[in-house]
Amino acid sequence: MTVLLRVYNTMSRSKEEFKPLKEGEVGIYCCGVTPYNTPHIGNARPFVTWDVIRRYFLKRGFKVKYIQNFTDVDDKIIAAANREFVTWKEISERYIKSYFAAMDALNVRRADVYPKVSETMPEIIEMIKTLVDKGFAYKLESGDVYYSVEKDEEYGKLSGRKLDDMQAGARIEVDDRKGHPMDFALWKSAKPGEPSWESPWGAGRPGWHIECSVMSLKYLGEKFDFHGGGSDLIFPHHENEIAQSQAAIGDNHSFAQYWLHNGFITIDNEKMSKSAGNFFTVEDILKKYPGEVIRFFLLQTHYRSPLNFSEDAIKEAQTSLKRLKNSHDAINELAAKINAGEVEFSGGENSSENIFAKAEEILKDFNEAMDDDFNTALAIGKMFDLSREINIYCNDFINGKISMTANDSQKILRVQKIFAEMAEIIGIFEQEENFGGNSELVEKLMEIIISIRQDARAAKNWAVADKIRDSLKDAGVVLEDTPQGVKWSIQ
RNA sequence: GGCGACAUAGCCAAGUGGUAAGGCCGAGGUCUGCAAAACCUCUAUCCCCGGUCCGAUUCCGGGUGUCGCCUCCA
Repeated sequence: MTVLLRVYNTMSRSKEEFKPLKEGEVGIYCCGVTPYNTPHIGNARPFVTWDVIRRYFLKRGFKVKYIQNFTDVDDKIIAAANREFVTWKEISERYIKSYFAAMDALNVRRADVYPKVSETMPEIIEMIKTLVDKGFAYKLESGDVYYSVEKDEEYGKLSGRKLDDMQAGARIEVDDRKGHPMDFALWKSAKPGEPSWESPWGAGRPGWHIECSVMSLKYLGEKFDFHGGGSDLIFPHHENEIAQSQAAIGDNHSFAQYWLHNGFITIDNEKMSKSAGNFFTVEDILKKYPGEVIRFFLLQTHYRSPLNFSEDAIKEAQTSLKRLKNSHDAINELAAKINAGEVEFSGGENSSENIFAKAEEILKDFNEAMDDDFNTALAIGKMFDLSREINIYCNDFINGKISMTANDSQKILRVQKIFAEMAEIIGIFEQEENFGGNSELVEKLMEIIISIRQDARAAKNWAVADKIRDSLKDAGVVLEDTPQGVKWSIQ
Protein backbone atom coordinates (compact mmCIF):
# COMPACT_ATOMS: atom_id res chain seq x y z
CA MET A 1 0.00 0.00 0.00
CA THR A 2 1.68 3.16 -1.12
CA VAL A 3 -0.44 6.10 -0.24
CA LEU A 4 1.20 9.39 -0.85
CA LEU A 5 -0.85 11.49 1.45
CA ARG A 6 0.28 14.86 2.69
CA VAL A 7 -1.02 16.60 5.75
CA TYR A 8 -0.38 20.01 7.24
CA ASN A 9 1.20 19.46 10.62
CA THR A 10 0.79 22.36 13.03
CA MET A 11 3.91 21.18 14.81
CA SER A 12 6.13 21.85 11.79
CA ARG A 13 3.85 24.41 10.16
CA SER A 14 4.23 22.64 6.88
CA LYS A 15 2.79 19.83 4.85
CA GLU A 16 4.38 16.49 5.59
CA GLU A 17 4.09 13.11 4.02
CA PHE A 18 1.91 10.91 6.16
CA LYS A 19 3.59 7.77 7.39
CA PRO A 20 1.39 5.63 9.59
CA LEU A 21 2.99 4.29 12.74
CA LYS A 22 1.55 0.91 11.91
CA GLU A 23 1.22 -0.06 8.28
CA GLY A 24 -2.38 0.09 7.22
CA GLU A 25 -3.67 1.52 10.47
CA VAL A 26 -4.53 4.99 11.68
CA GLY A 27 -5.11 6.15 15.22
CA ILE A 28 -6.96 9.43 15.65
CA TYR A 29 -7.76 11.45 18.73
CA CYS A 30 -10.01 14.43 18.28
CA CYS A 31 -10.80 16.69 21.20
CA GLY A 32 -14.49 16.45 21.90
CA VAL A 33 -16.82 18.86 23.60
CA THR A 34 -17.47 19.98 27.11
CA PRO A 35 -21.19 19.24 27.31
CA TYR A 36 -22.61 22.31 28.99
CA ASN A 37 -24.86 23.55 26.21
CA THR A 38 -25.98 22.77 22.69
CA PRO A 39 -23.33 22.69 19.97
CA HIS A 40 -23.10 25.54 17.48
CA ILE A 41 -21.98 25.14 13.90
CA GLY A 42 -18.42 26.15 14.81
CA ASN A 43 -18.24 23.33 17.30
CA ALA A 44 -19.41 20.96 14.59
CA ARG A 45 -16.70 21.79 12.08
CA PRO A 46 -13.89 19.60 13.48
CA PHE A 47 -16.19 16.62 13.83
CA VAL A 48 -17.45 16.85 10.27
CA THR A 49 -13.86 17.31 9.10
CA TRP A 50 -12.63 14.26 10.97
CA ASP A 51 -15.62 12.27 9.86
CA VAL A 52 -14.57 12.84 6.26
CA ILE A 53 -10.93 12.08 7.02
CA ARG A 54 -11.96 8.85 8.65
CA ARG A 55 -14.21 7.91 5.75
CA TYR A 56 -11.36 8.59 3.38
CA PHE A 57 -8.88 6.44 5.27
CA LEU A 58 -11.40 3.64 5.43
CA LYS A 59 -11.97 3.93 1.70
CA ARG A 60 -8.25 3.69 1.15
CA GLY A 61 -8.21 0.44 3.07
CA PHE A 62 -6.91 1.63 6.41
CA LYS A 63 -8.07 0.29 9.71
CA VAL A 64 -9.07 3.38 11.68
CA LYS A 65 -9.34 3.82 15.41
CA TYR A 66 -11.06 7.08 16.20
CA ILE A 67 -11.35 8.37 19.75
CA GLN A 68 -13.25 11.42 20.87
CA ASN A 69 -13.69 12.46 24.46
CA PHE A 70 -16.33 14.21 26.51
CA THR A 71 -14.98 16.53 29.17
CA ASP A 72 -17.89 15.94 31.49
CA VAL A 73 -16.29 17.29 34.66
CA ASP A 74 -15.74 21.01 34.25
CA ASP A 75 -16.35 24.44 35.76
CA LYS A 76 -18.98 25.41 33.24
CA ILE A 77 -20.94 22.21 33.74
CA ILE A 78 -20.88 22.76 37.49
CA ALA A 79 -21.98 26.35 37.02
CA ALA A 80 -24.87 25.28 34.79
CA ALA A 81 -25.89 22.64 37.30
CA ASN A 82 -25.91 25.16 40.11
CA ARG A 83 -27.96 27.59 38.06
CA GLU A 84 -30.60 24.98 37.39
CA PHE A 85 -30.42 23.23 40.75
CA VAL A 86 -29.65 19.90 39.14
CA THR A 87 -26.61 17.63 39.27
CA TRP A 88 -23.59 18.04 37.01
CA LYS A 89 -24.39 14.58 35.69
CA GLU A 90 -27.79 15.71 34.53
CA ILE A 91 -26.29 18.63 32.66
CA SER A 92 -23.58 16.62 30.96
CA GLU A 93 -25.93 13.83 29.98
CA ARG A 94 -28.43 16.25 28.55
CA TYR A 95 -25.88 17.99 26.37
CA ILE A 96 -24.15 14.82 25.30
CA LYS A 97 -27.52 13.81 23.98
CA SER A 98 -27.90 17.11 22.20
CA TYR A 99 -24.40 16.73 20.79
CA PHE A 100 -25.25 13.33 19.33
CA ALA A 101 -28.51 14.64 17.90
CA ALA A 102 -26.58 17.35 16.06
CA MET A 103 -23.96 14.92 14.81
CA ASP A 104 -26.60 12.48 13.59
CA ALA A 105 -28.23 15.28 11.64
CA LEU A 106 -24.88 16.10 10.08
CA ASN A 107 -24.37 12.45 9.19
CA VAL A 108 -21.28 12.18 11.36
CA ARG A 109 -20.53 8.57 12.13
CA ARG A 110 -19.90 7.62 15.72
CA ALA A 111 -16.37 7.46 17.06
CA ASP A 112 -15.09 4.09 18.21
CA VAL A 113 -14.93 5.23 21.82
CA TYR A 114 -16.26 8.29 23.65
CA PRO A 115 -14.34 8.27 26.93
CA LYS A 116 -15.51 10.57 29.70
CA VAL A 117 -13.51 12.26 32.41
CA SER A 118 -15.84 10.93 35.06
CA GLU A 119 -15.10 7.38 33.92
CA THR A 120 -11.34 7.81 33.67
CA MET A 121 -10.53 9.07 37.18
CA PRO A 122 -8.13 6.30 38.29
CA GLU A 123 -5.99 6.71 35.17
CA ILE A 124 -6.00 10.50 35.48
CA ILE A 125 -4.86 10.33 39.10
CA GLU A 126 -2.23 7.81 38.09
CA MET A 127 -0.71 10.14 35.50
CA ILE A 128 -0.70 13.11 37.84
CA LYS A 129 1.06 10.94 40.38
CA THR A 130 3.68 10.06 37.81
CA LEU A 131 4.21 13.73 37.00
CA VAL A 132 4.59 14.62 40.68
CA ASP A 133 6.98 11.71 41.24
CA LYS A 134 9.11 12.73 38.29
CA GLY A 135 9.27 16.29 39.55
CA PHE A 136 7.25 17.89 36.75
CA ALA A 137 4.40 18.79 39.05
CA TYR A 138 4.02 20.16 42.53
CA LYS A 139 1.31 20.31 45.13
CA LEU A 140 0.19 23.37 47.03
CA GLU A 141 -1.06 23.49 50.64
CA SER A 142 -4.57 23.88 49.27
CA GLY A 143 -4.44 20.48 47.59
CA ASP A 144 -4.10 21.85 44.09
CA VAL A 145 -1.51 20.24 41.87
CA TYR A 146 0.24 22.21 39.13
CA TYR A 147 2.40 21.33 36.19
CA SER A 148 5.66 23.25 36.23
CA VAL A 149 6.28 24.62 32.75
CA GLU A 150 9.84 25.65 33.57
CA LYS A 151 10.78 22.00 34.06
CA ASP A 152 9.90 21.42 30.44
CA GLU A 153 12.57 22.65 28.07
CA GLU A 154 10.37 22.18 25.04
CA TYR A 155 7.32 23.90 26.44
CA GLY A 156 5.76 25.98 23.68
CA LYS A 157 6.96 23.90 20.76
CA LEU A 158 3.51 23.39 19.24
CA SER A 159 2.27 26.95 19.43
CA GLY A 160 5.71 28.41 18.74
CA ARG A 161 5.95 30.63 21.74
CA LYS A 162 8.45 31.20 24.47
CA LEU A 163 7.55 31.53 28.09
CA ASP A 164 9.20 34.92 28.27
CA ASP A 165 7.18 36.27 25.36
CA MET A 166 3.81 35.50 26.74
CA GLN A 167 1.94 38.16 28.57
CA ALA A 168 0.79 36.13 31.48
CA GLY A 169 -1.69 37.99 33.53
CA ALA A 170 -2.44 40.43 30.77
CA ARG A 171 -6.07 39.61 30.91
CA ILE A 172 -6.45 37.35 33.88
CA GLU A 173 -5.12 37.71 37.39
CA VAL A 174 -2.11 35.56 38.14
CA ASP A 175 -2.34 33.21 41.05
CA ASP A 176 0.86 34.06 42.88
CA ARG A 177 0.95 30.77 44.72
CA LYS A 178 2.06 29.19 41.49
CA GLY A 179 5.74 28.70 40.75
CA HIS A 180 5.43 30.26 37.30
CA PRO A 181 2.49 32.25 35.97
CA MET A 182 2.01 29.77 33.12
CA ASP A 183 1.88 26.71 35.36
CA PHE A 184 -1.45 25.01 34.90
CA ALA A 185 -3.63 22.88 37.13
CA LEU A 186 -3.54 19.12 36.96
CA TRP A 187 -5.74 18.67 39.97
CA LYS A 188 -8.09 21.17 41.59
CA SER A 189 -9.00 20.80 45.24
CA ALA A 190 -12.72 20.56 45.90
CA LYS A 191 -14.66 23.60 46.95
CA PRO A 192 -17.83 23.13 48.99
CA GLY A 193 -20.73 21.87 46.92
CA GLU A 194 -18.59 20.75 44.00
CA PRO A 195 -18.39 17.21 42.72
CA SER A 196 -15.14 15.63 43.84
CA TRP A 197 -13.11 12.46 43.74
CA GLU A 198 -10.64 11.14 46.28
CA SER A 199 -6.97 11.44 45.45
CA PRO A 200 -3.56 11.37 47.12
CA TRP A 201 -3.84 15.18 47.32
CA GLY A 202 -7.28 15.17 48.88
CA ALA A 203 -10.75 15.46 47.39
CA GLY A 204 -10.88 17.30 44.09
CA ARG A 205 -11.21 16.99 40.35
CA PRO A 206 -8.91 17.07 37.33
CA GLY A 207 -7.82 20.27 35.67
CA TRP A 208 -8.46 20.86 32.02
CA HIS A 209 -5.93 19.23 29.62
CA ILE A 210 -4.99 16.18 31.64
CA GLU A 211 -7.99 14.16 30.49
CA CYS A 212 -6.93 14.18 26.86
CA SER A 213 -3.41 13.07 27.71
CA VAL A 214 -4.78 10.20 29.73
CA MET A 215 -7.52 9.12 27.36
CA SER A 216 -5.37 9.13 24.26
CA LEU A 217 -2.76 7.08 26.10
CA LYS A 218 -5.40 4.68 27.33
CA TYR A 219 -7.01 4.04 23.96
CA LEU A 220 -4.27 4.73 21.44
CA GLY A 221 -1.04 4.14 23.32
CA GLU A 222 2.04 6.28 23.86
CA LYS A 223 2.34 7.10 20.18
CA PHE A 224 -0.48 7.58 17.74
CA ASP A 225 -0.98 9.20 14.37
CA PHE A 226 -3.35 12.15 14.49
CA HIS A 227 -4.55 14.61 17.04
CA GLY A 228 -7.09 17.20 16.01
CA GLY A 229 -9.32 19.99 17.12
CA GLY A 230 -10.04 23.65 16.55
CA SER A 231 -7.19 26.13 16.17
CA ASP A 232 -8.09 27.69 19.49
CA LEU A 233 -6.97 24.51 21.18
CA ILE A 234 -3.38 24.85 20.00
CA PHE A 235 -2.64 26.97 23.01
CA PRO A 236 -2.91 26.22 25.80
CA HIS A 237 -4.80 22.96 25.53
CA HIS A 238 -2.71 20.97 23.09
CA GLU A 239 0.52 22.55 24.23
CA ASN A 240 -0.24 21.38 27.73
CA GLU A 241 -1.29 17.95 26.60
CA ILE A 242 2.06 17.54 24.89
CA ALA A 243 3.91 18.74 27.97
CA GLN A 244 2.10 16.34 30.28
CA SER A 245 2.17 13.33 28.04
CA GLN A 246 5.78 13.58 27.06
CA ALA A 247 6.88 14.26 30.60
CA ALA A 248 4.89 11.33 31.90
CA ILE A 249 6.05 8.95 29.19
CA GLY A 250 9.58 10.30 29.18
CA ASP A 251 9.94 10.58 25.44
CA ASN A 252 9.86 13.79 23.46
CA HIS A 253 8.71 12.05 20.31
CA SER A 254 5.81 10.25 21.83
CA PHE A 255 2.18 11.27 21.68
CA ALA A 256 0.62 12.49 18.42
CA GLN A 257 2.72 12.50 15.27
CA TYR A 258 0.53 14.89 13.27
CA TRP A 259 -1.42 17.82 14.64
CA LEU A 260 -4.32 19.00 12.51
CA HIS A 261 -6.26 22.09 13.40
CA ASN A 262 -9.32 23.45 11.69
CA GLY A 263 -10.05 27.12 11.12
CA PHE A 264 -12.91 28.95 12.73
CA ILE A 265 -16.42 29.59 11.62
CA THR A 266 -17.04 33.31 11.70
CA ILE A 267 -20.02 35.61 11.71
CA ASP A 268 -19.37 38.88 9.90
CA ASN A 269 -15.76 37.72 9.86
CA GLU A 270 -15.52 37.52 13.62
CA LYS A 271 -14.95 34.25 15.37
CA MET A 272 -18.14 32.51 16.37
CA SER A 273 -18.03 31.67 20.03
CA LYS A 274 -20.35 30.98 22.86
CA SER A 275 -18.77 33.57 25.08
CA ALA A 276 -19.08 36.27 22.41
CA GLY A 277 -22.69 35.28 21.87
CA ASN A 278 -22.46 35.42 18.07
CA PHE A 279 -23.31 31.82 17.34
CA PHE A 280 -25.87 29.70 15.56
CA THR A 281 -26.63 26.31 17.03
CA VAL A 282 -26.84 23.34 14.72
CA GLU A 283 -30.31 22.76 16.09
CA ASP A 284 -31.48 26.19 14.97
CA ILE A 285 -30.04 25.93 11.48
CA LEU A 286 -31.67 22.54 11.12
CA LYS A 287 -35.05 24.19 11.44
CA LYS A 288 -34.53 25.73 8.02
CA TYR A 289 -31.94 23.58 6.28
CA PRO A 290 -31.29 19.84 6.09
CA GLY A 291 -28.24 18.55 7.94
CA GLU A 292 -26.79 17.47 4.65
CA VAL A 293 -26.73 21.09 3.48
CA ILE A 294 -24.93 22.21 6.62
CA ARG A 295 -22.42 19.43 6.17
CA PHE A 296 -21.88 20.34 2.54
CA PHE A 297 -21.52 23.99 3.48
CA LEU A 298 -18.73 23.09 5.88
CA LEU A 299 -16.89 20.93 3.40
CA GLN A 300 -16.98 23.34 0.48
CA THR A 301 -14.15 25.21 2.15
CA HIS A 302 -10.82 23.65 3.10
CA TYR A 303 -10.81 22.74 6.78
CA ARG A 304 -7.94 25.07 7.68
CA SER A 305 -9.50 28.17 6.13
CA PRO A 306 -11.84 30.41 8.02
CA LEU A 307 -15.44 30.01 6.97
CA ASN A 308 -17.93 32.80 7.27
CA PHE A 309 -21.42 31.70 8.14
CA SER A 310 -24.44 33.55 6.81
CA GLU A 311 -27.92 32.79 5.62
CA ASP A 312 -26.89 33.58 2.05
CA ALA A 313 -23.91 31.26 2.25
CA ILE A 314 -25.94 28.33 3.49
CA LYS A 315 -28.60 29.01 0.86
CA GLU A 316 -25.96 28.88 -1.81
CA ALA A 317 -24.71 25.58 -0.43
CA GLN A 318 -28.24 24.26 -0.67
CA THR A 319 -28.58 25.33 -4.30
CA SER A 320 -25.28 23.85 -5.37
CA LEU A 321 -25.83 20.63 -3.46
CA LYS A 322 -29.13 20.27 -5.31
CA ARG A 323 -27.17 20.31 -8.52
CA LEU A 324 -25.13 17.32 -7.42
CA LYS A 325 -28.27 15.64 -6.15
CA ASN A 326 -29.95 15.95 -9.53
CA SER A 327 -27.06 14.16 -11.18
CA HIS A 328 -26.95 11.61 -8.42
CA ASP A 329 -30.63 10.84 -8.95
CA ALA A 330 -30.28 10.77 -12.72
CA ILE A 331 -27.41 8.29 -12.82
CA ASN A 332 -28.96 6.14 -10.10
CA GLU A 333 -32.18 5.96 -12.05
CA LEU A 334 -30.35 4.94 -15.17
CA ALA A 335 -28.34 2.37 -13.26
CA ALA A 336 -31.49 0.96 -11.74
CA LYS A 337 -32.99 0.58 -15.19
CA ILE A 338 -29.91 -1.21 -16.42
CA ASN A 339 -29.95 -3.53 -13.44
CA ALA A 340 -33.65 -4.22 -13.92
CA GLY A 341 -33.03 -5.14 -17.54
CA GLU A 342 -35.21 -2.29 -18.75
CA VAL A 343 -32.64 -0.83 -21.08
CA GLU A 344 -32.73 -2.12 -24.61
CA PHE A 345 -29.28 -2.64 -25.98
CA SER A 346 -28.43 -1.90 -29.55
CA GLY A 347 -25.26 -2.76 -31.33
CA GLY A 348 -22.55 -0.63 -32.79
CA GLU A 349 -22.51 2.34 -30.49
CA ASN A 350 -19.86 3.16 -28.00
CA SER A 351 -21.70 5.95 -26.25
CA SER A 352 -20.12 5.53 -22.82
CA GLU A 353 -16.51 5.87 -23.89
CA ASN A 354 -16.16 9.55 -23.13
CA ILE A 355 -17.97 9.68 -19.81
CA PHE A 356 -16.29 6.50 -18.66
CA ALA A 357 -12.80 7.81 -19.34
CA LYS A 358 -13.60 11.13 -17.72
CA ALA A 359 -15.12 9.51 -14.67
CA GLU A 360 -12.03 7.45 -14.03
CA GLU A 361 -9.88 10.52 -14.40
CA ILE A 362 -12.10 12.57 -12.15
CA LEU A 363 -11.97 9.89 -9.48
CA LYS A 364 -8.20 10.01 -9.66
CA ASP A 365 -8.25 13.79 -9.30
CA PHE A 366 -10.69 13.50 -6.44
CA ASN A 367 -8.37 11.16 -4.59
CA GLU A 368 -5.40 13.37 -5.29
CA ALA A 369 -7.28 16.30 -3.83
CA MET A 370 -8.04 14.31 -0.70
CA ASP A 371 -4.43 13.16 -0.54
CA ASP A 372 -3.37 16.78 -0.41
CA ASP A 373 -4.28 17.61 3.15
CA PHE A 374 -7.88 16.50 2.69
CA ASN A 375 -8.81 19.21 0.24
CA THR A 376 -12.55 18.67 0.22
CA ALA A 377 -13.12 21.97 -1.58
CA LEU A 378 -11.16 20.78 -4.59
CA ALA A 379 -12.59 17.28 -4.31
CA ILE A 380 -16.13 18.62 -4.40
CA GLY A 381 -15.18 20.67 -7.44
CA LYS A 382 -14.30 17.40 -9.13
CA MET A 383 -17.71 16.05 -8.27
CA PHE A 384 -19.26 18.94 -10.16
CA ASP A 385 -17.17 18.03 -13.19
CA LEU A 386 -18.53 14.52 -13.16
CA SER A 387 -21.96 15.87 -12.47
CA ARG A 388 -21.90 17.73 -15.78
CA GLU A 389 -20.82 14.61 -17.67
CA ILE A 390 -23.56 12.59 -16.06
CA ASN A 391 -26.19 15.17 -16.94
CA ILE A 392 -25.12 15.24 -20.55
CA TYR A 393 -25.13 11.48 -20.89
CA CYS A 394 -28.42 10.94 -19.10
CA ASN A 395 -30.14 13.68 -21.05
CA ASP A 396 -28.87 12.38 -24.35
CA PHE A 397 -29.93 8.88 -23.51
CA ILE A 398 -33.39 9.90 -22.37
CA ASN A 399 -33.86 12.01 -25.45
CA GLY A 400 -32.87 9.12 -27.65
CA LYS A 401 -29.79 10.84 -29.01
CA ILE A 402 -27.62 7.93 -27.96
CA SER A 403 -28.12 4.28 -27.21
CA MET A 404 -26.24 1.69 -25.23
CA THR A 405 -24.62 -1.62 -25.87
CA ALA A 406 -24.32 -4.18 -23.09
CA ASN A 407 -20.73 -3.08 -22.75
CA ASP A 408 -21.79 0.56 -22.38
CA SER A 409 -24.22 -0.38 -19.66
CA GLN A 410 -21.44 -1.93 -17.61
CA LYS A 411 -19.40 1.23 -17.96
CA ILE A 412 -22.33 3.36 -16.92
CA LEU A 413 -22.72 1.22 -13.83
CA ARG A 414 -19.09 1.93 -13.09
CA VAL A 415 -19.65 5.67 -13.52
CA GLN A 416 -22.54 5.45 -11.11
CA LYS A 417 -20.29 3.69 -8.61
CA ILE A 418 -17.59 6.32 -8.93
CA PHE A 419 -20.01 9.15 -8.26
CA ALA A 420 -21.46 7.25 -5.33
CA GLU A 421 -18.01 6.61 -3.92
CA MET A 422 -17.15 10.28 -3.92
CA ALA A 423 -20.50 11.12 -2.36
CA GLU A 424 -19.88 8.58 0.35
CA ILE A 425 -16.55 10.09 1.32
CA ILE A 426 -18.05 13.57 1.44
CA GLY A 427 -20.95 12.02 3.30
CA ILE A 428 -23.87 13.27 1.25
CA PHE A 429 -26.96 11.60 -0.20
CA GLU A 430 -27.09 9.13 2.62
CA GLN A 431 -30.00 10.50 4.52
CA GLU A 432 -33.58 9.61 3.77
CA GLU A 433 -35.65 12.43 2.49
CA ASN A 434 -38.03 13.65 5.08
CA PHE A 435 -41.58 13.53 3.83
CA GLY A 436 -42.85 15.08 6.99
CA GLY A 437 -45.10 12.31 8.11
CA ASN A 438 -46.74 9.42 6.38
CA SER A 439 -44.79 9.05 3.16
CA GLU A 440 -47.17 6.45 1.76
CA LEU A 441 -50.06 8.82 2.14
CA VAL A 442 -48.07 11.65 0.62
CA GLU A 443 -47.17 9.44 -2.34
CA LYS A 444 -50.82 8.65 -2.93
CA LEU A 445 -51.94 12.24 -2.63
CA MET A 446 -49.28 13.36 -5.06
CA GLU A 447 -50.38 10.69 -7.51
CA ILE A 448 -53.92 12.02 -7.37
CA ILE A 449 -52.91 15.65 -7.72
CA ILE A 450 -50.59 14.94 -10.62
CA SER A 451 -53.22 12.92 -12.41
CA ILE A 452 -55.76 15.74 -12.13
CA ARG A 453 -53.18 18.18 -13.43
CA GLN A 454 -52.33 15.88 -16.34
CA ASP A 455 -56.00 15.83 -17.30
CA ALA A 456 -56.02 19.61 -17.27
CA ARG A 457 -52.90 19.68 -19.40
CA ALA A 458 -54.39 17.22 -21.86
CA ALA A 459 -57.35 19.57 -22.16
CA LYS A 460 -54.92 22.46 -22.61
CA ASN A 461 -56.36 24.03 -19.52
CA TRP A 462 -53.10 25.75 -18.67
CA ALA A 463 -54.60 27.99 -16.02
CA VAL A 464 -55.57 25.06 -13.83
CA ALA A 465 -52.36 23.15 -14.56
CA ASP A 466 -50.19 26.11 -13.66
CA LYS A 467 -52.19 26.91 -10.58
CA ILE A 468 -51.64 23.42 -9.26
CA ARG A 469 -47.94 23.61 -9.98
CA ASP A 470 -47.54 27.07 -8.46
CA SER A 471 -49.51 26.21 -5.36
CA LEU A 472 -47.48 23.10 -4.81
CA LYS A 473 -44.33 25.12 -5.19
CA ASP A 474 -45.49 27.52 -2.52
CA ALA A 475 -45.96 24.50 -0.31
CA GLY A 476 -42.43 23.35 -1.05
CA VAL A 477 -43.19 20.67 -3.63
CA VAL A 478 -41.62 21.04 -7.05
CA LEU A 479 -43.19 19.52 -10.15
CA GLU A 480 -41.22 18.90 -13.31
CA ASP A 481 -42.75 17.87 -16.62
CA THR A 482 -40.28 15.59 -18.31
CA PRO A 483 -40.53 13.37 -21.39
CA GLN A 484 -40.76 10.45 -18.96
CA GLY A 485 -43.71 11.93 -17.13
CA VAL A 486 -44.12 14.20 -14.17
CA LYS A 487 -41.56 14.15 -11.43
CA TRP A 488 -42.01 15.69 -8.03
CA SER A 489 -39.69 16.41 -5.16
CA ILE A 490 -39.76 18.19 -1.87
CA GLN A 491 -37.68 21.31 -1.80
C1' G B 1 4.14 43.60 23.46
C1' G B 2 4.99 38.26 21.50
C1' C B 3 3.42 34.55 17.93
C1' G B 4 0.60 33.13 13.65
C1' A B 5 -2.85 33.05 9.48
C1' C B 6 -5.09 35.24 5.45
C1' A B 7 -5.73 39.05 1.15
C1' U B 8 -7.87 35.44 -6.07
C1' A B 9 -14.04 37.72 -10.57
C1' G B 10 -20.54 40.85 -8.11
C1' C B 11 -20.43 36.87 -4.05
C1' C B 12 -18.25 32.04 -2.17
C1' A B 13 -13.81 29.30 -3.14
C1' A B 14 -9.48 25.93 -5.15
C1' G B 15 -4.76 26.37 -7.18
C1' U B 16 0.12 26.61 -9.86
C1' G B 17 7.07 29.57 -11.26
C1' G B 18 5.09 29.81 -17.57
C1' U B 19 -0.78 34.22 -18.06
C1' A B 20 -6.20 31.15 -13.04
C1' A B 21 -10.69 24.57 -10.81
C1' G B 22 -15.53 24.54 -9.14
C1' G B 23 -20.10 26.74 -7.16
C1' C B 24 -23.79 30.87 -6.59
C1' C B 25 -25.76 35.12 -9.00
C1' G B 26 -26.41 37.65 -13.89
C1' A B 27 -26.94 37.86 -19.57
C1' G B 28 -28.00 35.25 -24.22
C1' G B 29 -29.38 30.59 -26.53
C1' U B 30 -31.46 25.16 -26.88
C1' C B 31 -35.51 22.19 -24.85
C1' U B 32 -40.81 23.05 -22.81
C1' G B 33 -47.89 24.82 -23.84
C1' C B 34 -45.43 27.92 -20.21
C1' A B 35 -42.14 26.54 -16.50
C1' A B 36 -38.64 23.51 -13.96
C1' A B 37 -34.38 20.56 -14.59
C1' A B 38 -30.45 20.08 -17.93
C1' C B 39 -27.02 21.60 -21.71
C1' C B 40 -24.18 25.45 -24.61
C1' U B 41 -21.91 30.49 -24.72
C1' C B 42 -20.23 34.95 -21.99
C1' U B 43 -18.05 37.47 -17.06
C1' A B 44 -10.54 37.88 -13.26
C1' U B 45 -3.97 39.16 -15.25
C1' C B 46 -4.85 37.01 -8.49
C1' C B 47 -4.15 44.06 -2.21
C1' C B 48 0.26 47.73 -3.03
C1' C B 49 5.74 48.56 -3.68
C1' G B 50 10.44 46.49 -4.44
C1' G B 51 13.76 42.03 -5.38
C1' U B 52 15.20 37.04 -7.50
C1' C B 53 14.17 34.71 -12.28
C1' C B 54 13.97 34.21 -19.36
C1' G B 55 9.20 34.46 -16.80
C1' A B 56 5.62 35.38 -10.29
C1' U B 57 -0.72 35.51 -8.64
C1' U B 58 2.54 31.54 -7.02
C1' C B 59 9.51 32.51 -4.03
C1' C B 60 12.02 36.59 -0.88
C1' G B 61 11.76 41.62 1.56
C1' G B 62 8.76 45.81 2.88
C1' G B 63 3.93 48.08 3.28
C1' U B 64 -1.41 48.22 3.89
C1' G B 65 -5.72 45.67 5.45
C1' U B 66 -8.49 41.74 7.94
C1' C B 67 -8.63 37.90 11.41
C1' G B 68 -6.85 34.65 15.26
C1' C B 69 -3.96 32.86 19.70
C1' C B 70 -1.31 34.61 24.21
C1' U B 71 -8.21 33.79 29.50
C1' C B 72 -12.73 29.77 28.69
C1' C B 73 -13.19 28.51 23.62
C1' A B 74 -14.06 23.80 18.08
